[in-house]
Amino acid sequence: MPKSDLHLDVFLPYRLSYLTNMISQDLAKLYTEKHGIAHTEWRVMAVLGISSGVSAAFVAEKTAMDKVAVSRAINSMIKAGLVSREFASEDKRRSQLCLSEYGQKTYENIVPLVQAYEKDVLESLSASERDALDRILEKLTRYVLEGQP
Amino acid sequence: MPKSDLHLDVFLPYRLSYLTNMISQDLAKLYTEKHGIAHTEWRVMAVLGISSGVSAAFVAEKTAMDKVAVSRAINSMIKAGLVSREFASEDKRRSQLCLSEYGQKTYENIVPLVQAYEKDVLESLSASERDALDRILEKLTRYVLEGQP
DNA sequence: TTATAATAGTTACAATTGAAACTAATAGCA
DNA sequence: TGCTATTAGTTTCAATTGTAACTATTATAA
Repeated sequence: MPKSDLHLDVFLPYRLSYLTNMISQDLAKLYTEKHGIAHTEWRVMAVLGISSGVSAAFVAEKTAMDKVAVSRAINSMIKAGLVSREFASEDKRRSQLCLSEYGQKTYENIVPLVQAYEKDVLESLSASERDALDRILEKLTRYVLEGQP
Repeated sequence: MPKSDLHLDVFLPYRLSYLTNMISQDLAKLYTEKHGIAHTEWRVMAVLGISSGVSAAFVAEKTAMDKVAVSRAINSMIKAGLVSREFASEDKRRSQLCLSEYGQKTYENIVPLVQAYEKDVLESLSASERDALDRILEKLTRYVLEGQP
């Protein structure tokens, strides 16, 4: 075996990625199995649940998805009756997206599930660890956002 | 705007996923732009850099990729001259994978780059925050792995 | 032994995704 | 005004990925 230096089990990006994938998969079960919502659709829904009447570009920015993916998710959600769309009267290019009544209902079914999941996960930490995690994520995210100009 | 409860910017899975994606993209630049290594290939390479002579199944397990993805990555890496493959004499199904000399060289070029990146990121934290992060990731990962039986 | 099952890996085809070109509408400004 | 540039979103086509079926080899056990 050639010797080497990169030990994955202590390498931060690997550990983060591993944990994140596990969590994402667990969450996906909650909205996919019960409600048939795809991953991209859930991301869109999570934004529209809070911000109604926004444009596709706004959704793209919030979700960090690209505009093509957002366009596709939204069109499939409109077909499924989850989302309604109008176009702004003062700028007919800009869409104004809302959850439909059905979409809102679905959203309100899913939110407690994912929140309960988050709560469970966080309760495996002590209160001070939760505080630390909050601060650490904040710092790392800010650093990574700014760090590569 | 309909009121709702799920605020993404304090929702752990969202924050984790956001940070992880940023970091993955930064890392991808390091091995893609300079060395033309695709993401899946890098994951395979990271395993073979440490463990030589292992099977594709072993790589799949370590990387949490599925066997099809591993098969494709390995075949493309063989074509590119990065990996060599033999089959075990005692079980002709099982492959024995190694980085080629060229693959090993490439690996040794990439490792310092990704480690420097990790170091930079971690230095945005204090020493005690780094300790905390280590412990927290450990706990969360263990919990998430076991927590959903 | 010889059928049956299990395992390692590959192939084939379908679904997802991504990049680039495109359409439609608006903005900027000569 | 009218020409050009920008912006929002969609379509198209290629690349990536995922699922299921397949081949080849080895293990099990009647």
